[in-house]
Amino acid sequence: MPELPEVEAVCRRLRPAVTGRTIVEARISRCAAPSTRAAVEGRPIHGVDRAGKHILVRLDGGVTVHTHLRMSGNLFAIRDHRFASAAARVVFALDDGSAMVLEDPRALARMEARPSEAVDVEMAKLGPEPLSPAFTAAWFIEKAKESRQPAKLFLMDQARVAGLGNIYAAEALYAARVNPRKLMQRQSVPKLRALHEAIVNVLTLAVQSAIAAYSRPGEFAEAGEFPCAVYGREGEPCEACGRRILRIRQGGRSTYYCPGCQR
DNA sequence: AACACGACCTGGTAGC
DNA sequence: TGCTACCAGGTCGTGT
Repeated sequence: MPELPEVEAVCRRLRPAVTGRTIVEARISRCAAPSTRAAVEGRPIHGVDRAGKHILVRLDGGVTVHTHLRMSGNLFAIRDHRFASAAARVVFALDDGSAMVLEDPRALARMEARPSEAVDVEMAKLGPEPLSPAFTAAWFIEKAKESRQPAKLFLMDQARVAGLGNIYAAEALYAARVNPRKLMQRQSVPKLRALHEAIVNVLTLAVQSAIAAYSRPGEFAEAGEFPCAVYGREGEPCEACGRRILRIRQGGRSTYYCPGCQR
């Protein structure tokens, strides 16, 4: 499920709730190796970072709990560790009686405690954070011109732009009027500039939407708060030109786009 | 290098 | 109601 905006919202809510607390007990049913327990018990939490769609809970002693929510995972704090739902895959009981909980109905999420250095080396392989100054139009255009990938697959590649997923890639392509199948190399520079700008704009708005959707505790940030123009709208008329939104298959995933606007 | 596809998992929903 | 088929925000490994 979660793309960068939802993961950012998860981190912002989690950070104040768990920072400074100590993990007193870890209960693991799935999604994390049983050995994780010994690696985290007794360790204080000193921060929560995000890299792309990855959540990094920093513990004392150079240990990082690296979590990826994949399709349906959610990570949040609850007031009382005894109230963790039956759907919880991992519960870290904290020293004030609260808990950090990983839920995931599909159990595709992954959590692992590892040396921070090793985790950081892995995160360094991701592309720049699209909402940071490192994500410049010049850099984006340079990488695009080197790539023969279709635009949609390029945007989904975490080594190119960290954190874009199926929904916001489609929305950014629509906003920039870029055809998802057209090869990056063959896009004009103005189109690439527009796409770069669209990525930043879409993600900025989506972060705000995800944070708003996360206002209630335990709530899962759905992209539903974000006004999707094409994603999930197969067969509906494009709000700009009236042509019907199409759904095609790319890289095994659905891509939604407007055949009128995105040429 | 680039792409397709299956695997990993469960739950929701559309259609019959 | 019950069954089937397909869909889902992600990533990895394998094969062409």
